[in-house]
Amino acid sequence: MNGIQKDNLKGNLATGVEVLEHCSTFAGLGEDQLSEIAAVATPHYFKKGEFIFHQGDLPDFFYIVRKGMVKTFKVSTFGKQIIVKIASVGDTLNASALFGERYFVSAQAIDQVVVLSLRKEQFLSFVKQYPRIAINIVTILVKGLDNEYERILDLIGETVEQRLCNFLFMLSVKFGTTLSLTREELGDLAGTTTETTIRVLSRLKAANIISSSRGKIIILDQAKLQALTHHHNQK
Amino acid sequence: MNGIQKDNLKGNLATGVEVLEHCSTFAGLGEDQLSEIAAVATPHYFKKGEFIFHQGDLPDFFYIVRKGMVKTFKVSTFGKQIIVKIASVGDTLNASALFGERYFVSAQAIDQVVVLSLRKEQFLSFVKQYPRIAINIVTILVKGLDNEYERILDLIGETVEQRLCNFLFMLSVKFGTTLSLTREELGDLAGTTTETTIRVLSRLKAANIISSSRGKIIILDQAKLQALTHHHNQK
DNA sequence: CGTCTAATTGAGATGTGTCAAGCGGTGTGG
DNA sequence: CCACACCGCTTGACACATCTCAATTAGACG
Repeated sequence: MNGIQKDNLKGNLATGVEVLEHCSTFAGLGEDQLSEIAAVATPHYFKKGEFIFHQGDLPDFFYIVRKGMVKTFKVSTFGKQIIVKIASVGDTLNASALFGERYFVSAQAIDQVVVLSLRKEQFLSFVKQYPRIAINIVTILVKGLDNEYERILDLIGETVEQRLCNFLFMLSVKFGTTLSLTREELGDLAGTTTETTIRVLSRLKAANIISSSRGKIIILDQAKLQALTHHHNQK
Repeated sequence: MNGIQKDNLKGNLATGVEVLEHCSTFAGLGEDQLSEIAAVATPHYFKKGEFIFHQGDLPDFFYIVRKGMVKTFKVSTFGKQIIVKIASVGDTLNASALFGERYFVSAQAIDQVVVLSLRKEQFLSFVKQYPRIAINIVTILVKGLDNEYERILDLIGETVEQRLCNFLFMLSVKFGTTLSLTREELGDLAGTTTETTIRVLSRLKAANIISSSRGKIIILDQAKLQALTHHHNQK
């Protein structure tokens, strides 16, 4: 409790260099350059469920997650939605958006969240000053693109169960074996409905691979989960 | 006949400035900068079906389509494939790949194709020299990413018929009403099977919206096609 | 303690994929 | 120049994974 509150003090966040260090956007920059950036980064606080920005808004800020989890997602005109990314400490929410017209995703806090923000102009001036940042962003974008193609291939070639297992495993690698996600969110990641997600999770639970409670999924047997991952539908 | 052959002469291609002008990668560059680039761009010729590069290869060149159509596609480990893009004059095949480790798509000539190529190092030195190119690339990547998210939303939310109509309309806007595509290629674009594609096309043919022959689809009634496009499945 | 949201389970409908078979045009090699 | 082989196209029958709709239960939070 105490630790968390202390961690939230502005005094602590101002020295955000250690966050920026692990942020791929700023990879390759020196200590002094990072602290130059950290010096002008201001923290913003969000409660669970609050939006950091909305799809369609004009981009004003550049954001990095300082604490907590943020989901970025996109909704279609007829209600369906996909989660684009689950971001945690050091991830940027919208490096790319600053080069586009509008945000094409929304960002929402999954739990208590602190983000560091830079005004758009300020961020862009850093980019101009340190071209390395531009290169990093391109690299991130390229990886992201490839990622989405993989996702499309999964979407057309793998079963829902496969996809869910893939995402569960991937998430457990990134976030550990306790995942704070609702069934709906997991479904939105894998591109399926809440009901189908639940049915698959029930099967995994029956096989003692996971356990779960409200808003929480716990991976009990990561090895078995990995065995279910990827490419088992080749006949 | 004669015109085409004349067009293929090297003498003509060397002055590729008018191609580069319409290439978004080089948007905003001056006439002299373009001709500086054009001067070192060398043409390569490909017959229908030939590969320009393969998924997984190390990127050596930067390519721009000078003539003809090229499809870039990605195949999954279990045989499914998606067409990422149908590129035509002025489109780049792999601006992004030069910042990644490997090509993550393959590029194959759909008909007689001429591409302009720059050695990787040469292209990167231009990028360094003219940062505008880097910005253009980021912009292209961002649009591409957003595009893929839209595609995913379509994939999970729209019917195959919807998706095929969307793609047909989109293609007719870009390439005109005569499309040189096989059913298989169209299916790979929309993320469905050849058979299902054929069934949908048969329906469109019965409604006098399209006509078709081997390797060719002709849009007869673009207005009616547009009416079928997007968002008609809201109940 | 009541309300609201998440999770769960069931039953039913159906869009699409899969497999299989046949047709027709095109180009190539003898 | 003809014939054969190949490739793209087409159609049918069938299976089934997944979505949809609906009703119920359980947990959290004020």
